[in-house]
Amino acid sequence: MTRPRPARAKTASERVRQPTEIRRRLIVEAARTVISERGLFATTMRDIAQASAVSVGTLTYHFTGIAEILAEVLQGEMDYFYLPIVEGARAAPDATTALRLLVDGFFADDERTVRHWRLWLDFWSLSAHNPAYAEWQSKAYDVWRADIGEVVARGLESGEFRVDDLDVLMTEFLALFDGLAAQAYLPGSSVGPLTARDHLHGWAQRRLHRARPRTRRAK
Amino acid sequence: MTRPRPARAKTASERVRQPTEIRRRLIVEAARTVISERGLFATTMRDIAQASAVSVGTLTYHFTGIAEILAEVLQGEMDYFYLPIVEGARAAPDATTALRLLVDGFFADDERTVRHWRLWLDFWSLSAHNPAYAEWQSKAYDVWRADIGEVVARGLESGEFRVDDLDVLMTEFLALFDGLAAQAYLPGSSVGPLTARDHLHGWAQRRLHRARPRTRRAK
Amino acid sequence: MTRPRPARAKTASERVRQPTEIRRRLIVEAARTVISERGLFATTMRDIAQASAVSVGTLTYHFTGIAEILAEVLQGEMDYFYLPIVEGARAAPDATTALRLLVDGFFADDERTVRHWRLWLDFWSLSAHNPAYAEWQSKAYDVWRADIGEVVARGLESGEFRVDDLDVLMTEFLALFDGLAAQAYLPGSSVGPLTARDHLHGWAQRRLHRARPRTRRAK
Amino acid sequence: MTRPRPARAKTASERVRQPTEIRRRLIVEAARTVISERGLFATTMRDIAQASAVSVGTLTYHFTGIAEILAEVLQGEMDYFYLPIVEGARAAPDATTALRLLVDGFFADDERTVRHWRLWLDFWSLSAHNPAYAEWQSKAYDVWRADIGEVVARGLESGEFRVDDLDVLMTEFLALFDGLAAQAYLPGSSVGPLTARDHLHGWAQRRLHRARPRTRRAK
DNA sequence: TATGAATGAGAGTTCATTCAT
DNA sequence: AATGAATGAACTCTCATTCAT
Repeated sequence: MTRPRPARAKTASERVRQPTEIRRRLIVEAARTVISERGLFATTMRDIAQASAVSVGTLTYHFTGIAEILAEVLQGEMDYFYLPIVEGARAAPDATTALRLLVDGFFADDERTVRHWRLWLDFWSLSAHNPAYAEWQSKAYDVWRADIGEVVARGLESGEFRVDDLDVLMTEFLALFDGLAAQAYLPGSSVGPLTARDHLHGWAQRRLHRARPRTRRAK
Repeated sequence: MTRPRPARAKTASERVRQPTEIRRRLIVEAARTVISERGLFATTMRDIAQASAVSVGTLTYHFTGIAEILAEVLQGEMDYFYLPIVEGARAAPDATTALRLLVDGFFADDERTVRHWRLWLDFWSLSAHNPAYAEWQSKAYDVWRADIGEVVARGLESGEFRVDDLDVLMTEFLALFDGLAAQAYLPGSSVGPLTARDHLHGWAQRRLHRARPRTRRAK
Repeated sequence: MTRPRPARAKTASERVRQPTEIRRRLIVEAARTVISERGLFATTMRDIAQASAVSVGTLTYHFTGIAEILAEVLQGEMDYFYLPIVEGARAAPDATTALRLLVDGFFADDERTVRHWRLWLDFWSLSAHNPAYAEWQSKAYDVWRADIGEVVARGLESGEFRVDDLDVLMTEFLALFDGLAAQAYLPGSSVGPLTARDHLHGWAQRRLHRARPRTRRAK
Repeated sequence: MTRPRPARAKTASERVRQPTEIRRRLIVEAARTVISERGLFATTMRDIAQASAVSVGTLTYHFTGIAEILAEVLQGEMDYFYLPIVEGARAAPDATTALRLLVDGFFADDERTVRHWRLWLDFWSLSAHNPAYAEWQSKAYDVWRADIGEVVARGLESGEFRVDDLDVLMTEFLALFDGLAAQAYLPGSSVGPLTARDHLHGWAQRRLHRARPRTRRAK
């Protein structure tokens, strides 16, 4: 009764023929939105087709199947969400700023960031039971660890940071990051993105920065 | 009323009859196993039936539907996995031991614990898009936070622990906990349960215990 | 969610063991009620069991299957609804009264009569596609025709009635009877049982009674 | 999104592709046939699929569900069976002919008419327990009553008919109509369509036509 | 006599995918 | 490039029936 009938009306602007690359990107974009809303496991081809304003057949014309769309969504998440933040950090004048940009970028409280984390949470669930995705995610984490490592190394070099045990610190940071994200972006949580951000800044202050405010004052 | 139904083909002589309560528990147990393996969203009634060694009809005889089985699995996770650990901690002679038991309990590297975390990860994904489960999970987190709080309070009272900002510390601990779990129990991870455990113990040493590491004091 | 769980509470009075005949009658009675409410094709064994306050197993202990329950319900309709009315008519002092009793009996506006006709309507539907029930119903109609015929014959003998073509009259009466019942007992109808009754009385006046009011007055 | 779906096994080269409107009509047509044979309550999606020579998936592709198919069957009964007869009557030169066409149309003894009445009988049963269908049927009866009324009015105007009490007459005619249909189209009946037709013509002669039977006047 | 655990076929419905147009 | 008709396997859930107790 609620399902739209096959022969649905479509505006002229929607009916435009697009080069494959454009159409693919439009579909992936729509898929990301609908997935983050409905959930990865509740999203169907029909949903994506409707959100993309194309037919289901068009989906399977441009993609080999639903798996490929998902892969593109994930890759797009790296290209259009993750990378810009990391590159912003890389362009920062110093490691302190770089780290701040990283934290603030991933813990923004706009819709795009909420979508990112919801998708990422679903992706954890997928990886937990699907080796192919687990491997992909493993690689993504290696990149993430390397990118963070780069910032820390820069801070050590410049003397902004000091670290006892780099490995311990990295693991702790990554864990804190994910754990806070889970708390901040799951619905009904008591901890919001801004609080999470503050926590991470506080943590960095205590664990990374050379001049530790408290110890100084204590002197 | 009128549609004829086929007669039973197979005699159920070798099939053991169980009282509802027993059968329900057996089914839930089997469901937990199959869910943790295949994933919550990929698990079907047929899967659960097969794992329980009963027919699909038996499933819907004892449960109102797949949703109730899932609910029981979740509740069972609280009753049979979560609670024993927390109660073990409660029975500990001191807060230091209690905290250690908590960490070691949740970061064991046996099959049961792996299952617990895989299920929990799926549950995050479910909650992210389903308000009813989000609320359930929210309550579970309140309980968890209260139980942790109890241990910390005990340590403060006994003088074992000292804390600057309790709220900050709690959020940090919870985040670290979840984040490490995600890292430790997702397949293909570089961080294992034992490493995660060490991290948490180290964290507690630095952030909770009165006697700060010697190296620092020595400065 | 709404379906009652197997282990439902039951009052002590309900748990009484009954001789087969008593139990069968109780079940058939309950079945008739639930069928007339829910409809023959929507009524399940569970429904009947619940209405009878016994288990489903008890149903199949006392009856060979759902078909037998239905057969008993139909037979019961003849024995406890149809027959009393017809016998009441037979005991009437004259044919005019007998006919009136027949009409008033079948077109009462109490709950029992509504149930009778709803059941009968379902039964038509069943007969239309099921030869076994068609035959049963065919026999029931023969009885009905004979019983009506008896009343008419009595009126002819006593001089109360006069008839041109008995066969035509009988068919017309039976058709009118069923057609009015369909109109009167189907929900949302404009014609109620009392109106139907009046129609039949009026029809009898015109078509059966010797002394026709109009013609007389016209004289 | 993640559950893999099997690939199509059979190439559909020999299967004719039809526009939705055509396919819908074909399915509804097939559904009507199978329903009238098997009965409304015994007809399944698989039955309809087989009768339509399409897959079950095709059914739910073109319709929202079995309820919509049923609704279309009913509507089609109005459009393709009821309306042509009524419009034929409307086009008749006089009311006498119009009435005759109505009676002969609804009491034909071809397969199509048998189907119509079997369906209608099932529909009574459905309406008796389902408010939505009861309302639909109620409206259908209003239309039917109005259409009959039109013919009678025409006869009164032209002087072909004369009527004492129009309301009584209408109810009687409708009841006779339905009652005779039940008798004529239920299997194993002693009254066939042709006899039913004669009855109605006789009834009209007695109750409607100006010129009353000679025999009576002769008295 | 009565129960209720267990069954399995079949119900309506969903869905990723195929393919002729 | 894009469509949408068509598929069939698999989904959850229903149900009359069997049978050990």
